Amino acid sequence: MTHNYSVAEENYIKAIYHLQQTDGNVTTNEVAAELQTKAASVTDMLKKLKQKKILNYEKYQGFRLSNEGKKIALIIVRKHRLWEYFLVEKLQFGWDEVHEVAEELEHITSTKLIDKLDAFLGNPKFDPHGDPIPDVNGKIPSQPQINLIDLAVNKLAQVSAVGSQSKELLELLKHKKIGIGTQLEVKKKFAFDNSVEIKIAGQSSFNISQQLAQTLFVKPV
Amino acid sequence: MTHNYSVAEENYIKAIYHLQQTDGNVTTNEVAAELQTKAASVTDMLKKLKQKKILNYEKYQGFRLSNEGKKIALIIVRKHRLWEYFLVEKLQFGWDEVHEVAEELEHITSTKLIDKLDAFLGNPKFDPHGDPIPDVNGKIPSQPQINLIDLAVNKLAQVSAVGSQSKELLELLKHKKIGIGTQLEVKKKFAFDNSVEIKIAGQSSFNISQQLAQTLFVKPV
DNA sequence: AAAAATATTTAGATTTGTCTAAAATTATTT
DNA sequence: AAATAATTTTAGACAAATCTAAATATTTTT
Repeated sequence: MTHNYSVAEENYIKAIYHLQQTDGNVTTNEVAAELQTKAASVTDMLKKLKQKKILNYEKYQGFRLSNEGKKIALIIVRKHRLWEYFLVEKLQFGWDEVHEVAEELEHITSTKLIDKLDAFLGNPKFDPHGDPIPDVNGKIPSQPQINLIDLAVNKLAQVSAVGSQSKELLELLKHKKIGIGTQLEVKKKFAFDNSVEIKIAGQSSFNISQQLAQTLFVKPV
Repeated sequence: MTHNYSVAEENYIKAIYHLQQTDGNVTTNEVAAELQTKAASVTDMLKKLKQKKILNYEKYQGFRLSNEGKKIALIIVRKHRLWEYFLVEKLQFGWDEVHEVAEELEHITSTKLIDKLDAFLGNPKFDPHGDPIPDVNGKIPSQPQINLIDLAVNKLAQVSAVGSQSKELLELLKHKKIGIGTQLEVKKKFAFDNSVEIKIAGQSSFNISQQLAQTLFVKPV
């Protein structure tokens, strides 16, 4: 057995991992918001994780995962994304409905299971949302992708990742018929509200908001 | 969501289901032994399950599952056996190493997941141990199998199920090269100790104990 | 640099599932 | 049918994970 943490602990580790990817230092309130719990509960768990050497944490100071913590986080992320891949590619789930199920499956402990699943799936490098899948050693394949808002005008590119898995975002993308792999180009950028006009082959151009453009990642093709 | 019971509750429901298959009424001590816990803990849980109308239970009297309880048990058994089938047929696990993993997977809640998994696997009727897999409605396919100890002499038959999944049994079966699907016939029965001599094609005959013969189920071929 | 606002931690409770030790009930012997 | 043994339940405690309300720190505003 690689490690032995409770589901609650694993959820905290994963949440902190994701938050520190963008933020640098993570705060109690951020974690509380992410896990839909109260700040007091977070403090309790932080103490426990600190004691287990998962965290570098000083009262009131903010915190980050230790190297050990990062290792554990990567194992959980690996499981989550492999299960998402399985659900979409083998069980025909829609890519926008796999997140909750994978949240449960990622806590199954067997290492043998996840490595055999990886092999069965053909060692995929990216999950259905375009996010990279860490390998057995926790190494993350690099992804030469840029933010849609930074894509040059008239350069054809392919959607490779989405910045969030919120219901709201996935609903919007479904409506606009944008998914991982969708090819598009930026036709115009509007300085007023930073919205961009995009064109998908076979459809007429339409505008998307700055918020949406910043949540989409693309790879030039 | 079909139901909403904790992992602990589900484990009790499943244990009671299996015990009442043979026993009729189930006792506190039996459940404690099955779940490797203490009788006092069982009593506590029985009260809770009674209150939730999962059990017909009167103090000191023994108990059985209500119809509702049986329904839930069948859902859990269905999940367990479908996952075992998946692990063996798709992920190439040995049939003697899937039990523990399936014990975890059976508690994943999504109904959609299990139904899609069922379809992906081709709606199998029996798991790798030869046990029947309940369908979506909880119906169990019937299995015209008999105990090896009751098999007539010189009748060719095929091993279709094992009566337990204990490590000890599986180790013995591996050593004797007996598995689900193995074809064999009984050559002689010894009244002294009720042992039986069996013959597997391509091997010389050997003796197996009454205990073992009673744990193996076969189908005439 | 105080005051006000915000963030974090502590203190004390609650729920779930477990335990030990003692009491109550049922079953088995003599 | 008493006495003894075994089983089951109760009573009280504990650990994990959460919560509310109050106290303490930090940050921001004036």
